[in-house]
Amino acid sequence: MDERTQRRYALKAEMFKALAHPMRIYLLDKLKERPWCVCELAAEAGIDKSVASKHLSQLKAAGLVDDEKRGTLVVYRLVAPCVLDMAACAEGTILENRRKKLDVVQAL
Amino acid sequence: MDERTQRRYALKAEMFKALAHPMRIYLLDKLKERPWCVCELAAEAGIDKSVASKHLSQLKAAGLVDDEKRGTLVVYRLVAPCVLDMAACAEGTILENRRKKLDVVQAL
DNA sequence: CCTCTTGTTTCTAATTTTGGAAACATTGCA
DNA sequence: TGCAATGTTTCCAAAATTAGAAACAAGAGG
Repeated sequence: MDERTQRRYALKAEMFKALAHPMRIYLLDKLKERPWCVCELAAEAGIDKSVASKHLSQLKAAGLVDDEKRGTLVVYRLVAPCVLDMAACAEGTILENRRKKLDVVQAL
Repeated sequence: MDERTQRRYALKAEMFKALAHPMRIYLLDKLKERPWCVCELAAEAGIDKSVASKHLSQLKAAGLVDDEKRGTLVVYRLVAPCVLDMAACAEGTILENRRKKLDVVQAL
């Protein structure tokens, strides 16, 4: 595998890594409703603002969200269009496969 | 957030975690072509068979691939329909956002 | 200027993930 | 039965991730 191809796989993995945490998916779900500032999200999620800030920073680095300063607030908003479909697909796939496995077990 | 909702987010995160590694995305890409046995994939990827086995095991646990024994071989095949679209979406989204950022930088 | 609010960064400890080697299990075949 | 090939599991050390506390930065308003 050449270096360029390797970078492409690393790039894709980076995006999935950004989604590989329950809290970050929760935050994306909230940002789907409307833009939120960090303090609001932290309170809503029941986590420390530094933790929320770091999660949001990861999502931003992956290009999934963007932020904008408004006075002392930093407002985050969703920018990636297909992310939520991906999350829905993820859940659907897992549940579907689990059901299939259960069917197999029951058929034995 | 109630416990059930929390489990749903954890479930989604589990799936993304399975995708959050360059090698595993590479393996999925190979399995998109056709079913492969572990030794073939390990040789193709240039990694130890135990490492390949463990990566494939993670993908199977996430319901993304399935395996079948054929003599001494274990053949893995792709089962999740939307995974590859997700990977393509991931790459597209990242590249698009990077381009946007570059445009912003150039516009300054 | 001082203080409060909001966010980010830094530091640390705990947890998780990873790769490689070795041991082990299973199957096919001479 | 003995042996080779294939996969999985186990063990270990290195690397990465995470949460929380504390320090730090930036702006708003008196």
